[in-house]
Amino acid sequence: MNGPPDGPLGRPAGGAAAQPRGRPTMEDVAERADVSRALVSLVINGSPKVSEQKRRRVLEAARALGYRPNLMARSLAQQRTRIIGVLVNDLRNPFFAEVVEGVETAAESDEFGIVVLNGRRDRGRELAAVETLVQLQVEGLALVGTQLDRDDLAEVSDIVPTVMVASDLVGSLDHPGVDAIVTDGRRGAELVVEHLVSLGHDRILHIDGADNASAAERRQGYLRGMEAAGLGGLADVRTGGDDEAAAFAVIDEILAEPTAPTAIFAFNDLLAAGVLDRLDDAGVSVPADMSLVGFDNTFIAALHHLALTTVNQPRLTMGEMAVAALLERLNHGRDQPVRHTLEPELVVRGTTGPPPPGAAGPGRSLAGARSPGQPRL
Amino acid sequence: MNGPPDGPLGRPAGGAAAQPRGRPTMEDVAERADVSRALVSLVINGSPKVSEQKRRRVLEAARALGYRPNLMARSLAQQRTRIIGVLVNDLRNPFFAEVVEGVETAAESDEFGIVVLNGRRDRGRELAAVETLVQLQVEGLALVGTQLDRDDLAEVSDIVPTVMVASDLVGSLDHPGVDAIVTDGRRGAELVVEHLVSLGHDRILHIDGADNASAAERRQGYLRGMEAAGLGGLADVRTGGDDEAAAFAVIDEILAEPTAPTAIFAFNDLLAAGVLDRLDDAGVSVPADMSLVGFDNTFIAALHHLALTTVNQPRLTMGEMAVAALLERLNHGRDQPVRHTLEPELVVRGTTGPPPPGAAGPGRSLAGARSPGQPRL
DNA sequence: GCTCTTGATTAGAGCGCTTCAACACTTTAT
DNA sequence: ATAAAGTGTTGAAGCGCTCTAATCAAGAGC
Repeated sequence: MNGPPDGPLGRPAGGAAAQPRGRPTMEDVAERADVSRALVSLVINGSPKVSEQKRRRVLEAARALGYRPNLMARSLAQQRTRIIGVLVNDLRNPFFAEVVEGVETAAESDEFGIVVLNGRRDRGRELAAVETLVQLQVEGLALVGTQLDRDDLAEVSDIVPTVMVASDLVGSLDHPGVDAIVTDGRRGAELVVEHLVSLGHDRILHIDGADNASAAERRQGYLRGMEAAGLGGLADVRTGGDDEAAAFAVIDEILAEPTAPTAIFAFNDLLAAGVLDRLDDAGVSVPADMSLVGFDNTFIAALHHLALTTVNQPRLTMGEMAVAALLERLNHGRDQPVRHTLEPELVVRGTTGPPPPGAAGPGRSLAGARSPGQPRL
Repeated sequence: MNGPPDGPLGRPAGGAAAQPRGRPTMEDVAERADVSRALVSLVINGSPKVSEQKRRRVLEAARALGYRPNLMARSLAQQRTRIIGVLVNDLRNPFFAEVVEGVETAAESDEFGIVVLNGRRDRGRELAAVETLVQLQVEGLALVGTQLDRDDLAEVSDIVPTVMVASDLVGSLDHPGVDAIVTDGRRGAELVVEHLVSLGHDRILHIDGADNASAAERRQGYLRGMEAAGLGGLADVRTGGDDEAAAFAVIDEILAEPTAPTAIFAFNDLLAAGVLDRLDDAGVSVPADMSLVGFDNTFIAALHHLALTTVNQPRLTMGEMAVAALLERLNHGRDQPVRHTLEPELVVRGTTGPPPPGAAGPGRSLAGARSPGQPRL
């Protein structure tokens, strides 16, 4: 049999036995091809200054041994990793998953790899993950929807170019190492309010994203929108969250109150889906009795059976822009922070309509209004 | 203003002044604490055989310099990475995202990190990703729903312990390096058929997952289930895919045919959601005119407005078991392949019901049956 | 003949870390 | 006293790779 020449530890080839611990190294390839280690390196990296003959010999040897370069060693020697670290707030949220795809696409075309870590909505985990990525020597850091604040990032961002995507740092402008790619959440929220107002709603309630990174902005936009419509007095914000479950308690609470809103603006699509479920349980029909709007325009919103009116964010583009921002720093040495704010877009579907007749004025209650299960449309 | 990592204190004398790229190394810490590099290493790794005094000195120096260990260098020296590589078929599918969470949870509690790569349904990308992970020197490889076949993995699996999750290798038994954690797709499909039959359906159609890794198994289960119910002659499989879009053409096709089924079993929830949408467009009401079943029990299925009858797979458990399998090989040197088959569970929701009256026998057509938009329930 | 080029190959010095053997120093047993 | 057995610390040899500068082999030029 052929096989790798035994190293110091002896690594018989082909046989079933053997320590699988010793993978073939460049040294092994060099020996087998009877050339120097340096030459092997040149061949592996596709250098043009290698004779065709040796190149063939080396490649042949590498193939025969099943040689695979050790990325750790390579990065160490090269002093660069060509890896972009991506930290995601929550991979289960399809919105973030798609932003990540954008990042990945762009990174790929620039010959960068990405490493994805999942924060799972836990700020402590996020912090730990950033640390891991930095230690991994990533060349850029993309934080997708994370809840980290300025202090968390102060140190990190002067070590490695950092970009926040889909969520922003309060006052990040002071921090020269942090870029931001966001959709204008304030504007998005305003669009929602404007839409609802134009349909005739006035008691519009907002269930916010609690401590989620984008929550404050959307809340602000909501409030501003209400003011602008002369409805400042009717503004009502409840604490929600960023998934379906968070909606339940709030909806129960709202429905138990004497004066119910005629429209609900939920922090995001996931939350809106939960709201929809709960309203359904309670027999409140959407949009006949209650209009509902989400945010993000995930594929869930597009499902005909939800047909959720929502606000679109260009996720893929955001991911791609994030990489572009990092590369500008990496390749062109930009050291001024940059912030790109993309325009949100209202997507009107089936969960919004005019308020129910007779809903004008105070005193309307929905408690126990109807039997459950009435669908919309 | 900002400047290179000049820190609270300048870098110790010796090197060139303030190289922007130079993060502090162990050497720097050693120098500042006036000890050897080896001692610093011991401190960083929490060795008990270091005097309290020096330990403090070292930690202080490390903090002052903002020292962070270089994982690449460490892994290289240590000859291990403590990283598990995870390759996912498609991160956008919430089912896979949750399996990954399971993997992550388990890995975390065993002090392993994970690196997630996204195959994005592209077999070529999957292949490349595996290669990357191997080169990254991951100590274990978890393939979640990938489409890779035995040949693709033959080489890799004797380099690094490999486990397939939620999809299986045809004949993986021959390959001693590959474990498998799967839900019995055949059984799951049978459950679906049994359920539909018990409701009175006979013309049950299956829209499969095309070349998706789990498609064959579920198809088989469907066929077997139909046979078992004495409906072998009515079995009808159409080529679908694994997302909403794949459903459209098939549904149009089916509805145009003279004999429509009374129930559809879709490859997974995403596909089922697409089917539901299209049926809706066509004015076919579910489950009144047509019953529908998905697979995976993703959160989408649970949304009340879909209320999709589906088959549950214990995703988190699957992820955790995958890590367990890898660790058995890693820590206890198991070298026999293992395959765990979990039991699927039928989750009955609102998309299945008895077939419409008068649907028995051939010749029924749904083409242009009704006006669109009729909701279920 | 000799030097100059040019091109292909290699020796060897790191990259930042771990780890093992060796080394001072105690402290304890004899 | 001396040997034996700890403690805490360090020097130095790698881990697998890259990359610069040096070496070597052939022509080309005169």
